[in-house]
Amino acid sequence: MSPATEDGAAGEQPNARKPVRLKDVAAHLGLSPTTVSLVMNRAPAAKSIPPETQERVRAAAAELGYRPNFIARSLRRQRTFAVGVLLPEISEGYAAGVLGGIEDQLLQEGYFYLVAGHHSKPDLFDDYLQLLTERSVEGLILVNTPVEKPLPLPAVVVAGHQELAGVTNVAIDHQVAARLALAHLAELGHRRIAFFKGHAHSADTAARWRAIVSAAAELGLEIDRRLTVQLSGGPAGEEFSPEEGYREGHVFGRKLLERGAPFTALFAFNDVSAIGAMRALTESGLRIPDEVSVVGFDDILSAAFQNPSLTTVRQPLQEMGRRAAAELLNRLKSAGEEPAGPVTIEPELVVRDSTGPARAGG
Amino acid sequence: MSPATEDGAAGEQPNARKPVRLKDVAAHLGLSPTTVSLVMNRAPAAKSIPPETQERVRAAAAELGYRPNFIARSLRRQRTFAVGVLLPEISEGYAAGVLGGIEDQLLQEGYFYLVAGHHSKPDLFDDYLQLLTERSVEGLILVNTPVEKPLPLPAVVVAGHQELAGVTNVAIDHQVAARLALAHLAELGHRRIAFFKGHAHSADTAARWRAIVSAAAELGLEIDRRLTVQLSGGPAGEEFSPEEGYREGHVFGRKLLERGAPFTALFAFNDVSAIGAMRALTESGLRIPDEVSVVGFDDILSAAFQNPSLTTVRQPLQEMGRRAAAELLNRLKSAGEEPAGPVTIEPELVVRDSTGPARAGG
DNA sequence: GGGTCGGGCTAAATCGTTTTAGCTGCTAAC
DNA sequence: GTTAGCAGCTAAAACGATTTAGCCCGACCC
Repeated sequence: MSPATEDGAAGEQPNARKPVRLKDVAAHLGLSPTTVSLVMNRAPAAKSIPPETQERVRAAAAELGYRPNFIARSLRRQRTFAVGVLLPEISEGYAAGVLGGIEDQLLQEGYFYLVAGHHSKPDLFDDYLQLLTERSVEGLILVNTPVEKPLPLPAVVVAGHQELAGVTNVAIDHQVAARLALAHLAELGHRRIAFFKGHAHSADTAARWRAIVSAAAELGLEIDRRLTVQLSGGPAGEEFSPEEGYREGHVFGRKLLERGAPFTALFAFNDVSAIGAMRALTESGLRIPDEVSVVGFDDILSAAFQNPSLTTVRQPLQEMGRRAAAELLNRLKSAGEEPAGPVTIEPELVVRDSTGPARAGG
Repeated sequence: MSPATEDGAAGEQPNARKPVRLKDVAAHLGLSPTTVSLVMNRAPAAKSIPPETQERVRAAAAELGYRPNFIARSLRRQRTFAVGVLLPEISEGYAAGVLGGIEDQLLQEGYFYLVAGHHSKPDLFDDYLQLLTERSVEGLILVNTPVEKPLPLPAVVVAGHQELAGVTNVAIDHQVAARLALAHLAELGHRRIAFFKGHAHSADTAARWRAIVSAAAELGLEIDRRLTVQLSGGPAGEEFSPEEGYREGHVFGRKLLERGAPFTALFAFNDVSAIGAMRALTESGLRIPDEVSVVGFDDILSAAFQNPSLTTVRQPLQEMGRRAAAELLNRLKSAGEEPAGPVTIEPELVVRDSTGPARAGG
């Protein structure tokens, strides 16, 4: 390598200088690395170092642009300030929303996170779990991911309904959600309400349906089996394809009509199927909300942009993410303590234009 | 601590055992750590270690469940196999899509990534850039994030239009995009086409508008200034609020109508504003696509669920993410080489129900 | 029979920190 | 006049790997 190429070689990263190490700062000051470390970390042991020296150290560090190497520090302290996040896939709305909340909370507390999308394949899940532990994440957050085996690290599961030792569940309060939606419909005079039940393998299906049944009972509403259809979902993983959910909503909307039993309202399992159903209903000449009211679930972005805009139960995804992260950090701080009980999040009813008074005699 | 609490203390993490280190494996075999390391890494120097011993080592590692500590390894090799991703915010559709692609590609190649959302605040951006470099990420991917200063690491920018030393740009081919949309409209007989221009501070605005102007010229279409409106966007960062974009589309759709100049088609800056505009047009009694055709841009999820469903130019977000990641890894492998030129991605026209033949005499 | 070579391993340095256990010299206390 | 204590520092041992530089032994060559 000729001297001529030594500076400013083609393709060399601009602005990239050899980093300054603790040792360099120490040498520059004629002090030991120990002293510099103690000062920089404001360690208790630094109390015997005179303020004047401390100032000298900090000044030198600033001047030289010293930045501690996180890797080395992690190794020595056995703390990475990183957590692992496992989810089906990032670009799906639910996960992205929750992840946004997780991110907020974690970064605020000085943590980073590593994400892996397992695409609902159990072996991929296992692989990534392995890789994450190798990278010494301190805890795990699972989003919309069923978990069977006990986990090797403190974990928080969002939208999980298993009770497992060592995992904290964060989930929406389905009781409240069902009550909000049904009370809204009941107030508008609806008595004959159709339902979409979720796919059998979706984490929320069972819990939500139980909540609906109990809320209906509370409100004196009868559930007509001819008016409930179960979304089928196809092979595992496909519930995350919106097109699929939409088509299903469409198909099941027609199915509902074909059954001939009269209804004035539909409470769908989620917004996507609600939107599909709205289309089916409209195509059959039914006007929304004049002849049928529709309530969705989730409040995805499209919900507000529908025509008519969709009344729905909002899951505060970001908040769920934030709570999950906060809960995990809590447990990391108080290592060894019994994890707190499950966290339930309050849903919110967003009334828009797809619901209205039941038509007379409905 | 009494002996009684030593095993199975309440709140202890199930399934968490003290990890096995390289040293343990070596001791168990009566070999040196060096040997074990050489074997496990299939290092060239291991060629002088007889296959039999190699087998013994691997067997022992498997038996003891040895998993190398990634932190220690990173420190020694000065490689973290991690890259940093900076984006405005995760839960926004564009970023989530791109991130999905980045994730796919990186995990496949054995990399992880750290994400930080800077919420379009320059000082947050700087902070996170700092933190990421402290954590020794090997490169950066910036999504929808303008960059002025040179970066301290190899970087790839998605949807950036600055030419900067050391950064590779990945962007959609606006020329093709404009041609696709306009040719489609021209074929349907549209001559008087209205346009929404993007917000002044959005990365894609200028490039896309230039492409539209040139494609229009190519196709012999005239651009009427009375038929072009610029979305205003409000304070920085708000372009990421879909409600905002939607409202704007609505407002500007009306504005267009008020101007009185006749038009038979609208090419919006993005889907969100297109959807807002569709609403405004419909409310004014114009039928889509019979009286006005509308073309969006992006192909967000809602686009397919609109009524009528929206014809739009799809940006293959996932692919853009994948390409960005692939490009970065490429540069990491061939360190010191001149980065390859910018990568342009082919958009795709998705024809749905919001476009149709121009009404006679339009 | 001395020298070289290659096979089969290992000791020790290294990565950049933190942390433990002192060391030195001074003052205060008994 | 020891001794204890404190202020102000530092040497060296971690953390768990990788990597460089050899060591020892037997075979082969001339």
